[in-house]
Amino acid sequence: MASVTIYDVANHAGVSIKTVSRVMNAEPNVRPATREKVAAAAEALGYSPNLSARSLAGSKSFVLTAFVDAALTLDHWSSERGTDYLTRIQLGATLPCREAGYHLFLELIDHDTPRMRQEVSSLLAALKPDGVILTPPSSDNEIVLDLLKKSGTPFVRLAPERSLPGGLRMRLDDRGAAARMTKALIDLGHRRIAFIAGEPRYGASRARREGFLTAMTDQGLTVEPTWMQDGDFTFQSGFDAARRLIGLRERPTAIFASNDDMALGCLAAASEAGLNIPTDLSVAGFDDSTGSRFSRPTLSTVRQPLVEMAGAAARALVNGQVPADCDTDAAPDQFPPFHLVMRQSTAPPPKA
Amino acid sequence: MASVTIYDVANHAGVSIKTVSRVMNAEPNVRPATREKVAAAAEALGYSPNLSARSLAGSKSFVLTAFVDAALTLDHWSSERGTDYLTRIQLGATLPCREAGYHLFLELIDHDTPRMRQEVSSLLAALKPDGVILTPPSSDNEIVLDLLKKSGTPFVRLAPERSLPGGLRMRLDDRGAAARMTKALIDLGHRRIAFIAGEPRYGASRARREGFLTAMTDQGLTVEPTWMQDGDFTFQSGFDAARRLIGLRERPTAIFASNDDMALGCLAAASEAGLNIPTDLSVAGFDDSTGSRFSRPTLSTVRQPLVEMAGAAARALVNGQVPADCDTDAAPDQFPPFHLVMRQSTAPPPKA
DNA sequence: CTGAAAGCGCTTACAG
DNA sequence: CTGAAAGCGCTTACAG
Repeated sequence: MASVTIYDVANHAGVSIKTVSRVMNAEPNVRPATREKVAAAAEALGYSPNLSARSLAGSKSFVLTAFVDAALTLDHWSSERGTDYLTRIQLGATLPCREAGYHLFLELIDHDTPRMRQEVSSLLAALKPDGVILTPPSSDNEIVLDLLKKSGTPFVRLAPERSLPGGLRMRLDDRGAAARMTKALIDLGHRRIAFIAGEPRYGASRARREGFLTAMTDQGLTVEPTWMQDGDFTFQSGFDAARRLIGLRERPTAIFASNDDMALGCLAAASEAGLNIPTDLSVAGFDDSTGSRFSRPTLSTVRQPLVEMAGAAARALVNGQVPADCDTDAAPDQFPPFHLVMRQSTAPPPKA
Repeated sequence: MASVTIYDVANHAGVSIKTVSRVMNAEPNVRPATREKVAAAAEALGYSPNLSARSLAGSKSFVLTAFVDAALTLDHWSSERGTDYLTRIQLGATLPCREAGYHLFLELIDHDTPRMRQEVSSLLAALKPDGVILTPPSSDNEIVLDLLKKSGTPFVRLAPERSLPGGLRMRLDDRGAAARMTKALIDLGHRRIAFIAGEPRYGASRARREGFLTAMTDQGLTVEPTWMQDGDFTFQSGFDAARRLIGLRERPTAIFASNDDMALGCLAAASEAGLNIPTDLSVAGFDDSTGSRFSRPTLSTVRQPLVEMAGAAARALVNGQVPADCDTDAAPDQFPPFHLVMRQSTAPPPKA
C-alpha cells in the first residue's frame, strides 16, 4: 500500500502542503475552517507524518534515547530477580513521549569497553535524538557525558552518584528521604541510632547525613559522636564502620547506612559478631539496590522512584526545558516522591 | 557541533558522495584503494550516516518495532515479579539489530482499547519499520495483523496461540517439549500419568497431545482412555478435568496439563480434594507464565524461550527473510530451544 | 569502477 | 492567514 503523504492531504483538502504542515504541528495562523478541513482530510486518508522526513527537514528528530547498561540488564534478566531498570524506564518515559509525538529508543550500552566511545558516538550521529535519558552507570560515565556535550544533545542524568558537571541532574530528595527513614527507625522504638555517612565529595552524602541529624534532633534525641561513622559507599567501609559500632560500650540498637552496599557490609559485620538481625540490631540502607532485595535478611531501604524520574526526565526533554549546555540539579519541587521499603532487617529494639 | 555529513567525507576523501555511500553500505564495485581512502576519511571525521536521511531516501528504514502489551508490562512491573517480556525482547533483539545497523523501537500497545487501531496505524505510518516483532497478545490480535498486512510490513508472531493466518509464526517445538516433560515425569517414577489437552483448534494443542502420547508409548507405558481429558486452556477447564481425574478409581499419580492456566486449575482441584501437591499428586504445566512462578506450590512447566525467539525474529527481519505477504510457520530447525523448569509441583509418586 | 541528477516527505525562511 | 521555493542528507536509477 503506497503510503499517504502530505501532498495527498493537501490535494484532498485543497490547500498547500505548508498549510497541512501547520495543522499537523498545531501552529497558529490557520483559519479555524481551514484547520478543520485539513484535519478531516488527514483523518479520512489516515495520514500520519513520516518521522524521517520531519526529522530530516526540521530541527527536531522527535526521538528520545535512553541509555541502559547492557551487562546490568543481562544480569537482572538471567538472575530472574524482580524489578529491572529497562521496564521502569520504558514505562515512565513512554507516556510523556507519546503525548508529544515522540518515540523512545532504549539503547543497551556496553559500558567500560573499548568500543563504547565509538558506539555511543555513532548512536548520536545516526539517531540525532532531541534528548537522552541517562541511567546509572551512564549517569556518571565521563565519556558519555563528554560525547553528549560535544554533540550538543540535551540530557538528563538519573540518580547520578558522582559530582561530575553537566546535564539536568535528577534524583530523589536525599535529605527528606534520610529523615524519613530515621523517623521510621525512631517510630520502631529505637533511640540509639548510628549513621554511616558516604563519600563526602558527593552532595548526596551530605544531604543524607543532614536528613539523619535533623530527624534525630527534631525528635529530641541526642547523637553520640561515636555513632557518626565515616564510610565511602563501599561494602568494606560499611563492614568496618559496623565493626567499630558493634564494639562500642554503648552499642546502638540500629544502624542507618546511607547506601545499600554499606548496609550489606553491616549485615556481614553483625553476622561475624554473632548478632541477629533484626532482633539484636536493626540495619537500614538506601537505594533499593538489587542486593538489598536478595540479602539475608532482606534490607529495609529507600527506593529511587525510577519510573517517576524517567517520566519527569522525558517530559523535561520533550518540552525543550533542558538546554544543551544545561548543568543544574533539578529543582527541589521536581524531586519525585520516594518510598520507604521496610523489609526484614529492621524491627523494634531488643528489650533492655 | 555541526554534524559531519556524507559531503564532508566525500570532500575529505576526494570522491563523490555516491562512492562514500557505496563504501558505507558495503556495496560492490569500489576499488580497494578507494574503499580504504573513504573508510579512513569517515573514521577521521567520525562520520555515521544519518538514519533519517537513509530512511527517507532509501527503501529501508533500518528500524524494527516490537509490540508489547502495555497493561501486561505495567502489571509485571507493579507486582514486582521476576521476568518480564520487555527485557527479554530487548535483550534478544538488540544484538541482531546492532549487527545489521538497525535500531529497535519497543512500543507499548494498549490492546483492546478503541484507540488501538489508530495508534498502531499511525505508528506504522510514522516509523515505517522494516519489520515488526509481535509478542502475545499482539501475536493474535486481528486488528494488528490486519494493519500490518495492509501496510505491507513484514512481521513475526512470537508464540501465537490462535490459528489466524499471516506473518512468520515462531514458537517453540510443542511436540518435543511435551514429550520431554512427559519423559521428566516418567523419570521421576510416574507410570500413571494423565494429560489435559487444550483447545483442539490450535495446532499447539494437537502437537502437545502428540508429544505426550509419543513419550508414553516410547517408554512402553499404556495410557488409560480416562486419563486423556479435554480442556480448553482455561483455568476452569483444568479445574474440571482435574476433578474428574481425582475421582477416578485408578487415580493417576501425575497430571500433565498442556498449559499453565489449566495446571493452576489442577492445583485448585487438588487443594479442594485435600490432596497435597506434590507428595500425593504431581502437576506439570506448559508456558512458564507469570502465574506459574508465584502459585503455591510453584509450577513445573516448559519455558517459552522468548529471548532466543526475539533474536531469531530480529535476525529474520533484518535479513529480509520475511516477505510482506509471509504466512508460514517457522521451519522446525528454526525452533528455538526450550527449557523445562522443574519447580515444586512435581516429585516422585507416593509409595504404593 | 565512478559520478551527476533527481527525489524521498517533510520544515524552514521568506514573500505576499 | 496562506503559499512557492529551497533544502535537510541520503539512496535510487541511470549514464559513462
